[in-house]
Amino acid sequence: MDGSSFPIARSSLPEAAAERLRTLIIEGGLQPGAKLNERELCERLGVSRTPLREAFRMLAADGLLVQLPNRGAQVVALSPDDVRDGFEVMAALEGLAGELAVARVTDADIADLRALQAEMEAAHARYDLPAYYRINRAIHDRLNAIAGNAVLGQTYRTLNARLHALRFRSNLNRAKWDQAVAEHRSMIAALAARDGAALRDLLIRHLRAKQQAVLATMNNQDSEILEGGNEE
Amino acid sequence: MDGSSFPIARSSLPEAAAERLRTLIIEGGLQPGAKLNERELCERLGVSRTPLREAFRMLAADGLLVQLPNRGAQVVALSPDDVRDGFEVMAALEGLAGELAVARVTDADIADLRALQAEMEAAHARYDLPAYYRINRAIHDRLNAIAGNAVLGQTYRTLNARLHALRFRSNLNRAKWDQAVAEHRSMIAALAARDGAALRDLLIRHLRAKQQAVLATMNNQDSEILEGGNEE
DNA sequence: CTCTTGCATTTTGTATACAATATGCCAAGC
DNA sequence: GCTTGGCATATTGTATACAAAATGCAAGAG
Repeated sequence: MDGSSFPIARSSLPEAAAERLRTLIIEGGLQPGAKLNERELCERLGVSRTPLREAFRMLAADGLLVQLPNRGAQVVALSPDDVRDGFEVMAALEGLAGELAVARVTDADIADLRALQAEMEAAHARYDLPAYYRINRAIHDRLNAIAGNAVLGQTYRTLNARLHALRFRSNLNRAKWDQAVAEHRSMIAALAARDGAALRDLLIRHLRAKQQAVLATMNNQDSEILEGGNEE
Repeated sequence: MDGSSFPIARSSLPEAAAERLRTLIIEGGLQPGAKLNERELCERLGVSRTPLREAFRMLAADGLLVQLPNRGAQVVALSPDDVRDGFEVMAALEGLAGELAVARVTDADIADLRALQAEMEAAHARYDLPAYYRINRAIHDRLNAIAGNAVLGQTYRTLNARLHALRFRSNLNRAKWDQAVAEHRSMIAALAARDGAALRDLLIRHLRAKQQAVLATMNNQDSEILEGGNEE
């Protein structure tokens, strides 16, 4: 599970197809609830039905699409309840990551995180939302890496992909944005102080705030959930 | 995600095959690290290669087996690190379940749990280990159900299946067993008192104890990890 | 006019044939 | 004697043909 011991071949037709589909779903090329016609997708991806179906199984296991028997696959459409539940689990996972990270963090890690934090504040200062999201994600990924728990990392990434399929970016107002940046600053301070309990609390509150924002957006008719913030 | 809205067809050849394989892996019919020959398994399960391979994908996504490209699938063999990591995540998930359960638990739920607790203590009193494990699992499942978080439930079940593939039962000495039963009593008390923080702490400690026991067993040459649920 | 029923078409599910890749063995060279 | 190269065999990966199921439409009955 520790990267080195597992080859984890990235080369495999079903794997590649799954990756393409994953991107399509997350970046909105395939709308939530959309039916996935096998033959049509075969042509689009240039693969045959067998590997495509294996890709379907992988994505279904990740919760990115659902497979109805004899009725094909469709992109998952998360209900508000699913979002609420997902963020609750996410918060618990991040909280654990924080606790674990405190035990293993090095001074070099903290220096790296501070550099990312500086980048984030710069992006924030110049209203660069896409950059902000990118750096935000980098910081959280970094924290998970420091935590050094492979099972946690995998669970986190899977759940994160599912929630990102919402493309809930955008509709972040100035006040919330300011607060989020401040929270990140506190988080790094707690990590530097090796205060696991504080870091855990901060992370959980951070996630709860995000949860609230996303749920509010969902209830507001999705009017502001646009393609916008192109990611990565 | 809430049971009712999703048909989640249990009828499907790949699904059925996956279920058979899952049972084989968890109950030890297939040893950790064993190579899975497609044709051989096709005959044993009475299905063709296509559905079997889809079953492989599902189990691989659950982390029950790994697929090496062009080299087939094999049952996952968890390293001590994987076990440590898995239980850490499990503890965080159970802790969350406890917190959530407190918010939604009804008096009827508590009565049910107390009944299960009584059964457990009876099994404990008569040294009935298989019954103890069964009831133990029922209690934890029940707690998760009360928590009412579908994402949590799914994540929990998946991780649980992976850890159960170890068949770490047995080698539970009297002292640890006594302690585990006492912890369960405290847990139900905390739930009845609607004390989320206390319940969370208890659950996390409970899991940590299990983690330690399993890791100790693993390091002791697996000498006592045998099929039989009943020991002594 | 609406509802039901049956057929045609589309779509998914499974099996199998073929291709590509890996594995193991044997022989030849160093 | 050990290593290395190549061939034979076994096993996995992909494509496709066929079977089964669902969907949509149309025609007839109420």
